[in-house]
Amino acid sequence: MATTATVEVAAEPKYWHLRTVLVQTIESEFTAGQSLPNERDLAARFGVARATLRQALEQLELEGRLSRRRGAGTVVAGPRVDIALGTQGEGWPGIELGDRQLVDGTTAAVPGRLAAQLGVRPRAMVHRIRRRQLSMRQAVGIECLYVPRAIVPRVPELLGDNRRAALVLRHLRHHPLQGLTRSVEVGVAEPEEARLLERPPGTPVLVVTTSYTAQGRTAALAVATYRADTCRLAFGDVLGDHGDATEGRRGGPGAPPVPAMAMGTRSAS
Amino acid sequence: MATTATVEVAAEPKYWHLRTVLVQTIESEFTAGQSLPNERDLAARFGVARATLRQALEQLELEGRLSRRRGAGTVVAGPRVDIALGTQGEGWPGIELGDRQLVDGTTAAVPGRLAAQLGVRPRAMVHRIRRRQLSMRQAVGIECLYVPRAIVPRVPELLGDNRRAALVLRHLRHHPLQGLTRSVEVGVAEPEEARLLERPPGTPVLVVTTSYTAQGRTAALAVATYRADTCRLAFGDVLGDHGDATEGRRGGPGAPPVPAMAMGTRSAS
DNA sequence: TAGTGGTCTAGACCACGCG
DNA sequence: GCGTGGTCTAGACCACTAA
Repeated sequence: MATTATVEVAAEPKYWHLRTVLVQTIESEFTAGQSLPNERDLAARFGVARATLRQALEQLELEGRLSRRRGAGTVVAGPRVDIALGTQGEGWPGIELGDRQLVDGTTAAVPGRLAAQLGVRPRAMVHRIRRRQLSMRQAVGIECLYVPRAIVPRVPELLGDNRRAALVLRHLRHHPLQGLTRSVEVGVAEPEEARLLERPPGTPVLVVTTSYTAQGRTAALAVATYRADTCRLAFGDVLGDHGDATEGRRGGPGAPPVPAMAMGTRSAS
Repeated sequence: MATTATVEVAAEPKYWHLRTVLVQTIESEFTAGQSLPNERDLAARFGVARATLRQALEQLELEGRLSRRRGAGTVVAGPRVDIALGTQGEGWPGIELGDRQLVDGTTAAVPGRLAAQLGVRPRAMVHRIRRRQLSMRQAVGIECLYVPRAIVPRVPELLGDNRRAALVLRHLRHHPLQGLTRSVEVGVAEPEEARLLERPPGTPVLVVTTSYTAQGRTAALAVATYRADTCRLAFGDVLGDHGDATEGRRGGPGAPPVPAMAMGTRSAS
């Protein structure tokens, strides 16, 4: 009743318009790390239902512009974390690399869905090593390496996760790596993953599947899931037709060079 | 009051449980292309509000298991479309490749946000060539190539999109490609993109940014957005330490690995 | 025109974090 | 304990597709 006068070409959904306004506001009046007002206040301020406001916030979060935490609040996010994906297997042979941290190492039946990709029978035994990718004390990804027992036969049952993982990787190193195939797609985090990533179940993630080939067969399969809101996958220099290897960039394993921009994208100054 | 003696660790949200049930149902009783009951019926059947059901459906769609269209209905999706990303620039020098279709070719001021990445001044002029990636008559991605006029000076103003694009690409071919840098992240489709992809605004997309280097400077920048629900990015064989080059791309790339499964994804049978 | 998914509302309660 | 975001409900209307 209030507004019968305006014609409202509308066409654009309310949540999208809201998103646009919020983007402008964030970029002009906020800096990374700053807190936004709470959802109820924001909804009231813009004259929309909370659900509609949340639809806009969800998109901003998926874009990596906001970070929301239950109980805490909504803060403006910094630039995305670069996850360096190279051609050497991200140091798989060699756990504790850079900001990565071992989660566990087990041996169990292959998770059905991966049997074909690993080139093993449906219920074959495989070693599984999981590690966590950290950034600013925050888990941003879970990396999971599967190795068929046909490749690395067995490791003592009683060893701790750390020793088991190290052992499997050491054995794996004896297989000369021929090459790898890789795919990237979007998925949703299952409850356990979500817990490790400190996000609600169903959180969108980037799923990177890498298949390592040695001696003509699949020696290992890595399935890594990264928080879609906070991560960007960065691929190293790839050569063109016949260029010379300039190499260089993004080589350092410990701390990926993060190309200068540091805090360029957002942040006032 | 310890009234609950049971472990009760989970407290899984309803939408997630719903998702799980739906996944099982879909995998056991449906095949690609089949229609699901409408949302109101499904919600009633599972005894939840429609909004809750929709939350589950949204996730299934993001995973690529369902495909929803306004006015039509919800159908079980076939396997994801493999988007082959190689080291040759996806045939950029050479438009109409595979299932790709030219959208338009223009010359205008650089979109601000890309100036730095292109290595040009804020309002410098750049050529822009857009093409559409199709699959089963359906647009699944929009690929956009930016070329600074410092690299390809000018093309006649009056030419049609097709001629302009061809001209820019032919000029570009004279610059020997040294290498490329690439990143992948998640974003949301802006209204125009969304329209081209036949999706509502804000649809999640995979954003692939590729920077082409020639003679020590950025010769071109490609920004491609693919529907996150229907696409998987497939990277060609990448060599490890010292493997032999099996290569093979260019051969029969029209149909990447696509493991035999699923007859015609959709369309009656 | 009938039926579908897409948007939006105005509530309610819950689970978590922090002081 | 209080404030936050997360979940859920039961409606309503709109925009689109297809018969």
